[in-house]
Amino acid sequence: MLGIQEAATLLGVTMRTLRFYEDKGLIAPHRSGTMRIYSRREIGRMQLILRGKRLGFSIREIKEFLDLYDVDPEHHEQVRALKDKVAERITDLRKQKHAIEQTLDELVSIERQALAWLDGSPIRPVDD
DNA sequence: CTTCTGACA
DNA sequence: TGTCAGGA
Repeated sequence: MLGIQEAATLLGVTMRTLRFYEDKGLIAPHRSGTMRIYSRREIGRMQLILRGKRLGFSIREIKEFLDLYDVDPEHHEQVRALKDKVAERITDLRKQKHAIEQTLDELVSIERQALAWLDGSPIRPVDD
């Protein structure tokens, strides 16, 4: 059982972050009076939350997944839901990747034109 | 001195 | 999320 400061340090986040996720309903630490107590469960859930965040999932998506973790002890729906979300995420990232590559090609093209112009022009636009 | 809630940036 | 206020 850890206090908020200890839990935050262990997880590599701030106390604010822990309170924030609690506010969003992703974790529900026990209370010792008004003080929050973080048990193994909250720590574990937080690690899953942080990983989900790293992978680009929204707090809502992470919450939905976590909620299933409680309702279905054997984790059947979870795996299926997770599979769909992951596939969705992969599709989304590939789409973004494509967009980035397109933008990159365009920028490189402009760069080439600019360099060509500088090489072929007797007088350059700026004097550096 | 640490934590809590709520508000604002 | 950071930070500050005002209490406990």
